[in-house]
Amino acid sequence: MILNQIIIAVNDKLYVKNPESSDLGRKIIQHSILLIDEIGFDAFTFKKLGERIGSNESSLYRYFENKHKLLLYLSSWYWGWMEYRLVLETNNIPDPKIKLLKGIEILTEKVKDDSATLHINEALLNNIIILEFTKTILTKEVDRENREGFFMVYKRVINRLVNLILEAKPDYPFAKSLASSIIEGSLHQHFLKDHLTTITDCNDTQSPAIFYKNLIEQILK
Amino acid sequence: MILNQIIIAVNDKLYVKNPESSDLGRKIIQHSILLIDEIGFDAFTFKKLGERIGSNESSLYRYFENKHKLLLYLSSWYWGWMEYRLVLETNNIPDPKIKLLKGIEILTEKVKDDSATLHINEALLNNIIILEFTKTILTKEVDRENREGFFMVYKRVINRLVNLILEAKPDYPFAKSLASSIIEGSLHQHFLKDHLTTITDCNDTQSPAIFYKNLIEQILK
DNA sequence: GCAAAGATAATAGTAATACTTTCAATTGTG
DNA sequence: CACAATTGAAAGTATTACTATTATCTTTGC
Repeated sequence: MILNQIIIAVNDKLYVKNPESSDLGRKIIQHSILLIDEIGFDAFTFKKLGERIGSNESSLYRYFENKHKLLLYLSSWYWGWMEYRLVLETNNIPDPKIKLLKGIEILTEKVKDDSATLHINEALLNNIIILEFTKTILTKEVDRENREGFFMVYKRVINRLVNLILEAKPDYPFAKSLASSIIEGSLHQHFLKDHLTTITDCNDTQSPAIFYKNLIEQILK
Repeated sequence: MILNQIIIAVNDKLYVKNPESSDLGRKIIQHSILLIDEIGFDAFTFKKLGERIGSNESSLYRYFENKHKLLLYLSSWYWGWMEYRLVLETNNIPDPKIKLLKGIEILTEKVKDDSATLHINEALLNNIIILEFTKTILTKEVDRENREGFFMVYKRVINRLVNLILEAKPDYPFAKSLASSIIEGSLHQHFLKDHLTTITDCNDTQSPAIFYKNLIEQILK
């Protein structure tokens, strides 16, 4: 066992009051994941979440300005957690090729719940990220929000993958595009395997991780 | 010159009344592209569009049930037009490798306005597709809408690319995932090069098409 | 040339959303 | 125990995404 309690730091501009600082805050995080996974982010409202946790709509606004910021918070937490796992599990691998393949596996494989975080169900959070994360970037406000640092953790994860690629193949000229393609693309392949099965080779036995590891092997040749 | 007027057929479940059948309908298409590009799809409403074209909100509802269906219509039109160009420009190439590279170029290169369609500005429509298309798929309604055939043209384009890949490399085991990755990924790279420049190698001189053509060359080896 | 049909416009109305505000009740802390 | 901070309840607002009704305008068929 590594740690029995993880704390992931999130950009403090994303919340009004830190949800990790109180019971109600942690309840908001825990049940927002359950509720968004259940009904989708579009149908999700603070009113419904309030009813679910026996709390008032106006109290939730004391933690998050709006539901968009809450989603950005959950996303930042998710990528922070992925970064933590990526660093931890690739740290002591000396061979750059094996290290890169391990990194790809962590970043593209289906996520399982992590018992070290009591109020966060990572498997459900992963479902939310697959369906909603790309939408948080594809907005007219992306430049302003990027300047405020809302996507910093995500970009840091991608740049860690860039470094793994360059360690394994220093002369590869498209490391950034490849890294961002793999990370965004794997979310997309996970979605396709559940909903648009005719345009993917991925399924229950053949995961996106296998496709991307094969792709990397071709490129390393 | 190939044709001086193109008509792209779109699934008739996407509209209440065919917008190609009247002046007002064509105006809706033309100005919805301009307005969505300008203010984004979220801020776009039928009321604003009505004001812009000097028409009443309620009249627009006679053509499209809601703005989501209008976006699906524009998307279907776009992919229909891409398919038309793909088929036309790869048709007479005998060498499968050159044919595949040409196909990739058409599907991933920046789009220019096509003078054969008077009321549709393809360059602006391409901007809308980059920002909004993935969101039309990433919904809780995707299975029902897929069953209704709303994504048929898109899936057909991907399967045409699958065939080009398999003609060039018949034993490649991930043709579908690669094709869907390239098409979705190139939209994503176009977005990154304009907004999150630190996680892409693409820019004004190095287009996504160059990255993807290089990737395919690696895979064909 | 006119009547009927069809298309479009004007106006009003509704339910839901995404908040904000105010004030009261409860809880925690020095 | 008092004071501050937190939470809850209720009401209010502007906007959105429509629907419904009725009026007007434009075709087209005869």
